[in-house]
Amino acid sequence: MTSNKEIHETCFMKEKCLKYETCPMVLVQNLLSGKRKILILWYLNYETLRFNELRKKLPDVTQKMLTQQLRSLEADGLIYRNIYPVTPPKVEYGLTELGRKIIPILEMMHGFGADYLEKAELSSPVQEK
Amino acid sequence: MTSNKEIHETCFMKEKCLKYETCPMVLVQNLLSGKRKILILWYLNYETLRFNELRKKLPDVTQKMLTQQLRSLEADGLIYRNIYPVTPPKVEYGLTELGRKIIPILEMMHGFGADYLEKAELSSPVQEK
DNA sequence: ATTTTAAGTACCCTTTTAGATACTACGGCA
DNA sequence: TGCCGTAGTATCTAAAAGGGTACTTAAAAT
Repeated sequence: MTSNKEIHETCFMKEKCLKYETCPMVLVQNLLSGKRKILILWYLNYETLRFNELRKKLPDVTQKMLTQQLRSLEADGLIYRNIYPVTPPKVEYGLTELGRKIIPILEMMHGFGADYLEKAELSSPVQEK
Repeated sequence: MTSNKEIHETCFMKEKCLKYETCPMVLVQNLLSGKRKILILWYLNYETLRFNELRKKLPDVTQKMLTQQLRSLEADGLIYRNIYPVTPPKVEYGLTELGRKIIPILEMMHGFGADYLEKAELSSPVQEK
């Protein structure tokens, strides 16, 4: 069993982490916390997609919400938006270099989450939103 | 520059990830998304703390909110709550084994977030909540 | 002349989350 | 006898996030 101390030493805690407003972890959480943002990044990690292609993959997201999330991800520099000046419009979304760098975090979250679910199945059901 | 394909191959994507409700990453996001939860876990990674000790470290959190977050973290199995039957009451909070396992994710988020902030300082300011 | 298509906006309403304030129980202490 | 400290509840209000429906634009197809 690992001691708190051991873990503590691998932890690169800094002053700014202790203030919620300047904490880099909290920032990342904010980057990812819009509804379906994780899934959008996950899909775009496979291939660039057009607006309606994404929409088909996320059938429970309204057009408005998808636009909102995409705009937010773009503003945060995680995805790019490429407009082809044609009619009807063609708009292509993909991960930026920065966006690709956040994928390993999602993978790690996936690893923990999958473990967690396995254990949860053995005991009580997990609260989901 | 890493290609999408390379990253894709390191990605252990599974069916369940493609449905928002059953996605382990989304689960982890939910585990961490209550306000100040990250910070609470971060503090408890150092040492166990009593309710009012935590409160002093989080001066902008009301008693109610702190209780709420602690209850939620406890229900999710990330922290434990140890009640000493004395008066005035003494209640001690600490990370469970599971809670300690989520810390590396926070560290990784910290790493990305810190990088991100460095770059953001050079260009436009980041949207924070 | 009307319909279709892609990629949106605009406007309004509901739900969720968070914050403010006040109150409680219990025993020890002055 | 009444106040202090710990660890809370309870209640109400405000702000943020999310959802539903309708409208837009411009060219090409029917």
